[in-house]
Amino acid sequence: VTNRRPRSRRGEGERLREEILEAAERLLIETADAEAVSIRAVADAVGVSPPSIYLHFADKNRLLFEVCQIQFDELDRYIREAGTDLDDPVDVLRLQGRAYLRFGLDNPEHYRLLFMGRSDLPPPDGDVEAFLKLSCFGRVVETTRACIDRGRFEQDDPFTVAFAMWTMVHGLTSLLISRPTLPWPLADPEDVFDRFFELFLAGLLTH
Amino acid sequence: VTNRRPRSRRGEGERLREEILEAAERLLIETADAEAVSIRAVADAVGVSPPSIYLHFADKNRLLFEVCQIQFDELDRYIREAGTDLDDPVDVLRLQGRAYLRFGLDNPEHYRLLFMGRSDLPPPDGDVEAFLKLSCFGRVVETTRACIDRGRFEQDDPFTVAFAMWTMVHGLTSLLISRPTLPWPLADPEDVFDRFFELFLAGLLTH
DNA sequence: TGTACATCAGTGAACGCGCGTTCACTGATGTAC
DNA sequence: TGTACATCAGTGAACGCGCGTTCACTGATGTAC
Repeated sequence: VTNRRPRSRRGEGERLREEILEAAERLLIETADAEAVSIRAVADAVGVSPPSIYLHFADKNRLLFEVCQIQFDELDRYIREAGTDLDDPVDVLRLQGRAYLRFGLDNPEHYRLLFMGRSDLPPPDGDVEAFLKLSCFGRVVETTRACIDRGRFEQDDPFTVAFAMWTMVHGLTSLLISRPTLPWPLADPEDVFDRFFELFLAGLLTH
Repeated sequence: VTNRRPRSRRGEGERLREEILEAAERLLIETADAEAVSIRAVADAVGVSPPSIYLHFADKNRLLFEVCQIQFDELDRYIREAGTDLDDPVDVLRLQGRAYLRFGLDNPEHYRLLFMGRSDLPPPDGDVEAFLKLSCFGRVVETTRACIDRGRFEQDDPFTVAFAMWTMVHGLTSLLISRPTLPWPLADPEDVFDRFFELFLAGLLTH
């Protein structure tokens, strides 16, 4: 039991809710271990008793779910701000991919929670879909569509191409998180991404 | 406590070791949950008391590590048997990729343990590297080298190309395991792989 | 202005659970003499 | 052939731990009269 948190004033009970969410995120970052984010650990980090959590969240899953929502927003921010000043949509796509990778490496445990955990834990499948369709993944699809519309890509289905891109970047990100010491062909993860992205763009076959 | 296992005859103490490993693998498959593989659950599945595990394994990590070794062998078998009857190394590469994906979907929790878990749990990083270099990944590198040698690929570094391939297939496999209900562009995972593989071969840019 | 009271923002103690691991032991079985 | 004994293949009970969750409660604070 660390520092005791002073009780909120009347009418400000919702402040604890925010503090709980912040503490849960902080714990994920500091401990780098999703297992360490327990009701009791969060309560302790906030300076409050475990039952207090239940004043604001129905159960542990619900708490983790809301942490996920915040992290999806954060991921979206990374991608939204990538390549806004560039003209060529192919360059934008590259920077969006890099931004995705950077988000994962900056927040490995959050990334685990969002995309590598068991599907019966948060986030529920439906929400991953919704988030992907409506925000960050939607942006990648739009960038891909721009690549096609401007005649830079020889394909006709932006959704499938964007999905393939995502699969590749997710593979890279998740492997770097799970097995950081693999003998990667280049030392800097972003350089590895660039190299793979070039391969993906140019293809392998002789022309 | 389920069925009591009869005590081994003298000199046959090593049989329990095998039964423990088999039970641990079976538990991973049946429960589809690596968390469910506890010393006590394994002991119960074998029909033996928990301390008996320690007659054959130093601790829980050591047990899981040996399960990993067996699974790496199994993965290698999937890949070794893929495309042995085909001439074109590009086709072999495709079948090796499919085999990798099939292994993951056939054994999702084993796959999690091998490639998606925390790196301070088994398998230790060094072992993933060793296994990848010496067995299954080595085969993919060799196939890629054959593609280059026969003039099918325009690249010159089989290691990097194989790594990129692996990254893509791992991305697909791990996403299918973690988020099976995503709106994949095709219903059959192997069809998705084929589609992405074609994209990867042909590239995206206009020529 | 004073006071009874409802409400708000929590708390303390306990529930039952499963976990990894340790320790002293037991009882059957093969072997040496 | 008989028997003492070492060894083998385990067992039973317990350790301390952290977990999610529930329940009855408390004490400060604002408000109605």
